[in-house]
Amino acid sequence: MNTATPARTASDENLDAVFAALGNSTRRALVTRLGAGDATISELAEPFDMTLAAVSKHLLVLERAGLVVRTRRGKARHCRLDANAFETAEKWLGSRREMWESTLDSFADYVEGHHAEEAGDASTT
Amino acid sequence: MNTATPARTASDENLDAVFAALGNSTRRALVTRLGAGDATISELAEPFDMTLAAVSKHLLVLERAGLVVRTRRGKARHCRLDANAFETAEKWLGSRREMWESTLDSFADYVEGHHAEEAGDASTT
DNA sequence: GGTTTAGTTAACCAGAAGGTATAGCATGGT
DNA sequence: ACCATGCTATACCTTCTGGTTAACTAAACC
Repeated sequence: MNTATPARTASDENLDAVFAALGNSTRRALVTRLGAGDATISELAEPFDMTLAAVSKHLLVLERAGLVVRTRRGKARHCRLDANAFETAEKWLGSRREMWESTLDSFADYVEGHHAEEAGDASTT
Repeated sequence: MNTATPARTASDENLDAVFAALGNSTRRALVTRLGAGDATISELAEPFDMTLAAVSKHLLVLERAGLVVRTRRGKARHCRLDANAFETAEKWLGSRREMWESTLDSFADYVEGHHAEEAGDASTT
């Protein structure tokens, strides 16, 4: 009966990457740091108690999630934040919240007993 | 000199849990489903091509992240979304974006040399 | 040309994540 | 009392993560 499994879309995979990337405090710290301005890998690695290679891998994860762009600049490598991926995540969260709130609203309407003439009762959305 | 590693706070751990929980499309689908209204584990598991135990574990992850509340209701178990954890995530994203945009603005100010009274500039499309 | 600097790549490791199957434990229905 | 229902727990397997070290590449500098 259930060979369903809602079909992973491309945007699903992107959300996977974005949220998973942010699900690590080292990477969030890197993002925070980059929010204050671009930096090289060494600069980014400096405050952390781990090897440069480890930080480099974290940056790779962020890059694959579309959160960070790395560009070559001489022998150094320049890292910059990319806002698009953040928007993807924020949009997802926002739309869930909207959905959730509208459900709560329609429930409140139902409980209170008046007819919610705007938009019907949305319970089948 | 870097025994630093910015000190993981409690809210760090919570963000870890929240973002990591959302970094999985099955769990996001569960969240989406719950956004439309409360449900039991079986109801939630039905559209997925995996065992009930697997879905139960996913719900445990969501619960530990504070995204979902499970309460016993007879022999069934009632699942409901909890908005607080979402707010945590949204706030984090929002504050990063603010920080980032203000950095961009000051950079733009620096580059343009005049005070950018419109703030238009469209680079953040 | 040789060496330092900046970073990546590869091999490896321990532990966590995501799944399975199966057994167990309440609760509800008859 | 019994059995079905609706989960949870345990054991197990495989793959992914997060980290290490060590070797490598590429640009900069003397």
